[in-house]
Amino acid sequence: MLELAILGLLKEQELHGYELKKRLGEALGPLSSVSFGSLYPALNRLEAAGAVKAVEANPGGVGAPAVPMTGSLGGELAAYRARRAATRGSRGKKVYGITDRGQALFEELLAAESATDGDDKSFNLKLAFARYLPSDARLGLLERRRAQLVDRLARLRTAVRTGRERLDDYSRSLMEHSTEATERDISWLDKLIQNERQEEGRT
Amino acid sequence: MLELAILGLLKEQELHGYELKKRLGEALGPLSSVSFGSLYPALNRLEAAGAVKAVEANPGGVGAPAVPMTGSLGGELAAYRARRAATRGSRGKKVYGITDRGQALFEELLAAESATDGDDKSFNLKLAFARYLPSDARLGLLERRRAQLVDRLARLRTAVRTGRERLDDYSRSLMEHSTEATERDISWLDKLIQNERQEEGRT
DNA sequence: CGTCCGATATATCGAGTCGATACATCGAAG
DNA sequence: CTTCGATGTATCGACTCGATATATCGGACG
Repeated sequence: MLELAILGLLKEQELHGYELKKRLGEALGPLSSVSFGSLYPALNRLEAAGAVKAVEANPGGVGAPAVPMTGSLGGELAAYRARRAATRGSRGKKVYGITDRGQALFEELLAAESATDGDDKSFNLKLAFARYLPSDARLGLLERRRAQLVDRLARLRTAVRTGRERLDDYSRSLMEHSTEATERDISWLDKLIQNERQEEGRT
Repeated sequence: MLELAILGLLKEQELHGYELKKRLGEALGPLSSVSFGSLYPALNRLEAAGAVKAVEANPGGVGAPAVPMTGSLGGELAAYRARRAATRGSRGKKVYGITDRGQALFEELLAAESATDGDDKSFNLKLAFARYLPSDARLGLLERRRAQLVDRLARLRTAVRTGRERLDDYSRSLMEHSTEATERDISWLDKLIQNERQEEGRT
């Protein structure tokens, strides 16, 4: 679902890889950081699919600056530099923008009930872009999440009850803490769902 | 760190893959479930490293039962069945036990400060086996975790403060909820650390 | 002035995990 | 007797991760 995150950020602003990584760590919460080993391949996939494309970097001023370096470089290297210069700013930046296909893909990914839902990260990510969803789809997202947490809670309680003797103190404490955390998650979701219904009713 | 989980469970009881997966979902909390696509390769790695080995399945009674199926099968297939039968019970189960090398590997993995710490799953897993750690190592584990959460909390607060206007309602609510959850995690850890120090002082 | 260092920036690699899928056997329900 | 769901082992391709390589930029420091 990294594609969804990238497209969501590029919807708001053109960015290059490095900056994209920083935003992913901030805007989407420090929980979901991404490595370059995922990010760059993902950008290439999206570019190959025509969902994003490299835009002119370093657009204003400075025009065609500073190729000198050390006067002469080998022909090979110079040609390589020239090729890079076409879509890159002075610093070697590759700035990406979202295309119409990318917009469509974003909608699709956001609305889809992927197999990787149920994953905490996935839900948090989708919630961060929930403003792009129609109200009913948003409610569906919240309620699917709630159902997952209720299920998790049931399994946690079962595990605590079943293993009340076999579990050591550390595991038991962890389970109890997880149970409370899950209960709070559900309460929080209930609040969101309630808000959502009120908004809906008001329309 | 799946290896650690497997070895930890096999320490207590000999198990086969399918059962192992179920235990991982129960004993270690429903948060950390594992797929077969990870489990079986991991078992093969451990077996290749001599950390676990397949033990005699279906040990008592029934001796050499029920090969018939449908009277005759092709020589190829029969030979395959015979090979399997050596380390497998009637149902094709492959039961694994931990070796001395496995015990050593377990200690090593549990004590190591892996790069994949900081990951929530990793900590939960190690905590589940914390009873095998000496008291000081246990304290170190808890305090490293606490430091990570404090750091996460700081970044969460920064993100909320920085993006107070740019963040939409859903993201903001998620951040605030995450902040509270992290605060509770830290309080919980403080309780564990306090208990740990009391135990230590009592010895 | 140079030169060294840390932040910026892109990229690839191997290892590990995942969900999907295939295949086979067993027990029970119909 | 047959079908069906649970048990059970296994592999595949896609994806992510941490580590690492490479290069440029801006500023600190002598």
